[in-house]
Amino acid sequence: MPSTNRTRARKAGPYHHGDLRAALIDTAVELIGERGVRNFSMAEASRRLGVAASAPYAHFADRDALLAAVKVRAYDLLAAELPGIREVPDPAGRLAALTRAYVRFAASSRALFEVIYQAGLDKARYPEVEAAERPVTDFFLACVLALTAPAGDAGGAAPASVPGADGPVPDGDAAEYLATALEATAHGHAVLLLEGEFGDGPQAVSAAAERAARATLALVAGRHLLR
Amino acid sequence: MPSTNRTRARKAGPYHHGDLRAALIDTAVELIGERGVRNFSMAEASRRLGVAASAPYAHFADRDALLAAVKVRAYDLLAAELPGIREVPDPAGRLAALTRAYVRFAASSRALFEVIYQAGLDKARYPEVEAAERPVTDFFLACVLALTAPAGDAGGAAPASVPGADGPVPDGDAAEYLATALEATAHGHAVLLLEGEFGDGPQAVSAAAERAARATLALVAGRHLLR
DNA sequence: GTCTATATATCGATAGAC
DNA sequence: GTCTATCGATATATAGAC
Repeated sequence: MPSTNRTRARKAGPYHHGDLRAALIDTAVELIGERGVRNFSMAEASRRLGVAASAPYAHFADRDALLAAVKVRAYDLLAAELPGIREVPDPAGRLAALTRAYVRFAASSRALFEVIYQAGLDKARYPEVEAAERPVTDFFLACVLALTAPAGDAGGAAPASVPGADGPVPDGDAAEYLATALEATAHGHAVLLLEGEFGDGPQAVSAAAERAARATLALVAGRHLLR
Repeated sequence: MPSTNRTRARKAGPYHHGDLRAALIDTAVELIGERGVRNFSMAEASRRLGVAASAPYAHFADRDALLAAVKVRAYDLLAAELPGIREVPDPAGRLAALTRAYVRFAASSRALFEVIYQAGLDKARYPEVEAAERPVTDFFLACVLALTAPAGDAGGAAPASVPGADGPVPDGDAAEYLATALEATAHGHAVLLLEGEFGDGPQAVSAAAERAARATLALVAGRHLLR
């Protein structure tokens, strides 16, 4: 049974892992999935990997630094869904697909989702996290803008509004209102799903994702009511 | 070295608080507001109240029991908003008002909001929490039902007529779809507000509450798109 | 890069005195 | 109802050996 003994059977010396840094991230995801971010500890991760409690500190300055690395992985995984979504022809459909992917991501990678929203990391301290987040938010905002400024002046600098209109820059505000509502709705569905309000199992995930997508379309359709 | 005698100068006996149980709940809310549920500890609450670390255990079996009491207070406070909302004439307006109140509650009682969603209490162990939650959910569901089944029995009080509601009744499904979308949207806006995505200060709270209310109306208007 | 050993904390919870 | 005293567990993080 060499499987229990990871890679050492020959030397009796100190244990050398191939890539402790990567292994720590994996194990962190595991542990967070089992007991939540709040109960995640460096000590337990070390135990599970069979290394000394001090070993992680050779790779991560502290607990938060490890969590930041996990968070980067989370955004990378979510961003991997974008290419497929990009191929949906209309902007509203892309937003619905993005919402669907977001809800499914929350379910399939619960630990990563939890790290994104509950790790409580200091933003200023981990710029790499923000960089990893950017592709997702950029894509999202592009979809919303494509909806709220659909005609020829998509790239237009100054949307010189008609004096009779109700606001100085109606398109920009409209985009922001819609974006906020969509973000809140997608996130809300994901949270409700994780709390079990849709039941359990893959069919609950599908139901939540589908309903979130529908709600997205409903908000897009009624976006004139937002402000 | 008994030099640090706190507030007792008259009696040399053991310190008696007027109502330690209530004081513990207050202090828990305070501490959670400052450092989050996850960092709340019985020990620190005792310290802040100037009582022995063991004193709380005369009133609460353990840490979770205290958190459960806090959670009950949270629902009670939220439920205190209901009478005012009840006076809004139309169901959609009531739902918008409820959403507004929910978002404002999250901001004004951040600690209580956090306990509701992040305490991780065992539901079966604290039935009093579920009892405290009921008035709010009942009112919410009644509003939704008044919308989706507006014909005959709109005026009648519909408290817990069909708690399960997963039956084959078509209107019941429509109500459930709408209820889920509304809940997700309200909660999503509250979370985004607490994360600072609306900025800071009372004007950020108002903006978030107003947008959430608008999104509610948009979803109500487009509820035929849900499923 | 990992180990051993350790300093330092903080916590939950209990027993028994008053 | 509160106190003193205490046990046992667990955590973060550092220093120095190999």
